Amino acid sequence: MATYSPSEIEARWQAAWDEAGIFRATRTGDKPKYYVLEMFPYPSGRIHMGHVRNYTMGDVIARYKMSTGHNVLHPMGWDAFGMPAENAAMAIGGHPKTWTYDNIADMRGQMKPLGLSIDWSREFATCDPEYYGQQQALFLDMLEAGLVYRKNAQVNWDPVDMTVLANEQVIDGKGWRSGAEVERRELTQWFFKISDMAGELKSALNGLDNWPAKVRLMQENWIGESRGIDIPFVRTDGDGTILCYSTRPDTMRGASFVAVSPDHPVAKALEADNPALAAFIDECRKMDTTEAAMEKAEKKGIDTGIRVKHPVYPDQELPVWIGNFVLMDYGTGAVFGCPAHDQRDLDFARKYDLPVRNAFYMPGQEVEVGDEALVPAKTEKVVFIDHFAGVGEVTSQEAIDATIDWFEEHDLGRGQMQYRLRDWGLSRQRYWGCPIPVVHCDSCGVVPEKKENLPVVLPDDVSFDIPGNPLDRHPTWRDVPCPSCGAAARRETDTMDTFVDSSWYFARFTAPRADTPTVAEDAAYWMNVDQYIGGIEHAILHLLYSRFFARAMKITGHLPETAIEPFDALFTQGMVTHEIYQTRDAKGRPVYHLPEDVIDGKLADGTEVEIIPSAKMSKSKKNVVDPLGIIASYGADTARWFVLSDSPPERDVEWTASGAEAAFKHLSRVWNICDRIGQMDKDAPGQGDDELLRAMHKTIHDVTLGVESFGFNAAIAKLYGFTATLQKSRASHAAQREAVMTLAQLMAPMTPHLAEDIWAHQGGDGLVINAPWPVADDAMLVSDTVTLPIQINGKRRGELVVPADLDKAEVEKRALATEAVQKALDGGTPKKVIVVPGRIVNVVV
RNA sequence: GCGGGCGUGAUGGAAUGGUAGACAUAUCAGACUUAAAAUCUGAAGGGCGUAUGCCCGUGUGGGUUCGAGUCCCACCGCCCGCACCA
Repeated sequence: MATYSPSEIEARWQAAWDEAGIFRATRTGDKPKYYVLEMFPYPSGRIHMGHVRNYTMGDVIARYKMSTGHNVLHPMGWDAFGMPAENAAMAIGGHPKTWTYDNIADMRGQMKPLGLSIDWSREFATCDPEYYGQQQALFLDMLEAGLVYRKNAQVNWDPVDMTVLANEQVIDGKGWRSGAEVERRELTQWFFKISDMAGELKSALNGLDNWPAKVRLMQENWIGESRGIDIPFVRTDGDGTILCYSTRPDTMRGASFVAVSPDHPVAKALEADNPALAAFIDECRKMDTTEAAMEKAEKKGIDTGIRVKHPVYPDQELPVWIGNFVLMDYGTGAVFGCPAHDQRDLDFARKYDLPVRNAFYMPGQEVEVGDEALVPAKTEKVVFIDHFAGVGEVTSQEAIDATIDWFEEHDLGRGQMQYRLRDWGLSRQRYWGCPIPVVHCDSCGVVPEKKENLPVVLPDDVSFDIPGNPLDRHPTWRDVPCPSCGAAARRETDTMDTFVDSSWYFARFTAPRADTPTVAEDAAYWMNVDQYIGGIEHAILHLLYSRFFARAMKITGHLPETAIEPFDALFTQGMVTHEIYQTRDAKGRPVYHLPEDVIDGKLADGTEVEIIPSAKMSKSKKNVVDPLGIIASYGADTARWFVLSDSPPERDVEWTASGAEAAFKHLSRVWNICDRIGQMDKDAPGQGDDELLRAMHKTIHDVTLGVESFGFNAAIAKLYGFTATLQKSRASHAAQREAVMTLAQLMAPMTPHLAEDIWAHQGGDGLVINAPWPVADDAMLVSDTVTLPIQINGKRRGELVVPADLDKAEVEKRALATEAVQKALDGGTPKKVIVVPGRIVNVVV
């Protein structure tokens, strides 16, 4: 008897699909289009199980949609710019370009055996000049439309390596290579005006019904809308005002100090002739710039000596401090502190001996604040002392509105809608990225490159043996004539954040070879992405930036109005995890071992390993399983089947050797069933045809529902069940053949090669991927009788078999007549009887 | 610190507010075999019991409901994100 041989089957069917060219997408009018996209990979050089899971999910959707009569676009590309290529160049030599393109070739070669339904003719990498040149054109259009501007911003500066560091390159406040204390330094950088669209980006989230609620919530919180007020505080030295932003003007009475950011103009003005203050500001500049670090850091400050008047009680003077906790980027970079109603302000006030005054009390408890700030929920009613915040018991929410109105009436401040969302800084002081296409000219200033000169191509002759950006020290590339006046000028040597590359690639896939960023007809036809699939780690930045770009591309005429929300449906999948195997070396340090080196909890030399619970697969912990190895021993279908089978797709899935083997055994079983049916006498009569076909239609129904709702694991469980039914079936050849061919169709999105083989083996017409998806016959789904569980007081006490269409009253009558209910009633009458037709009967006694 | 998520047998997990533990792994038993592997059949949340059955059970404590793994509140634990990683 022949056996299941995936390597032979898979190569054969991949060749057949290639030859038929069925994955090549072209615009047609006779079918509805469907665009399915998985987040494109960074070409690290090796595919991992996370990729397999991500692309398999997309492939299931793509193949299912093909079978249900859609014109499917399913492209693939490479997010190819970024630091790892430069790091590799520095660590092992070589050129980022060579490294990247070699990796792409390797990964493409590793991906193809998976049998994905990808239109490879549309493939591109973001580091192709054809791609980033169009990105430069987009940038120039956005510049013209006022969507890009320059301003000063902070960066992490490594004083030894003389280079800008990414947050991830800063470890405990030190540069990862040099170990030097990292400083903050100010550079003039390019920004996208995403904050202008904050309100719109937030309100449009409501329309994204097919996005996970948690992603919408995360974006909403990230954008962070709050209504507050800008209040000018008049300086007693006659030197103008300091504008403070507050979301809690109702606590105005308790204001006891003003704090400005170390980067605030007031702080900067004092720095020159106040050494103590300069030292403090210097210390602040050494702080980690991440939000998490800022929040955790101890709150410190220094008195500037400047005094301002309280805007409502001008006879009160408030000191102006510089606080390390005040962010220059949020609001006005200056706040007033109200220690009584903010724990952080209270800690600060106690530390520096500043006054604490209540703005309100809890009703009936007129006590001044001690060590704990009085911070009731904004919806709780309190008693305000100030007249402008409200009289009697009001909530803080009401008081805030009343206060803003009062301040506006008396011309003391202006209400402001403030967003947490900051503008998107896109400048990177690195080589391996898309060059920003502008030229700096001494007489003309910042001059956009002419479009006919695009792409501004990265020079190849660079080296990474000297710290810093190679573009900065590349005179023949850097020094160019001004596009405007022709005088000697310099190119911008900063490149773009790689998030820019990934913010519009989905649109480029609709016309990947065009000599404009997009083509109107193609974009109109293929956009939007009907189903986008990727990791939850991109829930905020990548998706928000893409939403911004889609709007910017609409404004600049590169996308239609209908595409400003580019992803109709989003699915965020979980990670692939694995146990970690650890031993200790002589010094007690952990040593990790690859799964293939561990057999029955032991190494080859017999050493027991400690098993640490599953975690995300990572090279450093060595808990990785190489997809290529799995494909070599079990085939791609097994790998695909397993990553879909065990866990719901949005959650993590644990890779286990036994699970992978079980998947392989199951596919072998299906193949053997097909083989057995193929050898049956074609006219063989049998018994149980009806049961088998009913089970088949139930399975069609359940699997279809599962695939459509991303319930792949549940769909697979149903397929296991149906396979067992088929295996035991004694039905006629005709019924069994129909059953196994339907099984093949239902499995085709997940295990496409095996499905094609079964289909062909049973003499199916053409390719299974071109066969229409089976439809469940409703008549075969309903049975004549149903078994209803009977509950007494919510606990299951028996069951009742009744005709499916029996009316409620009769069901109730029969339920009450059952032995279990009679026993429970003990001659009495039930308090209440609930009959849920087709589901349950509950008797309350 | 802020924001988000998760918590169910030995394990991964299933369950439109309606029979908790589908399906799979590991385990045990049986069939086949000289034997093993492979394959097939079956058992199985915990406790008591010969059994019909009864009690307990979805992180902890409350609440809503005829009925809660599911909804609400509080707590505990774990995981993820925090703007220059992709």
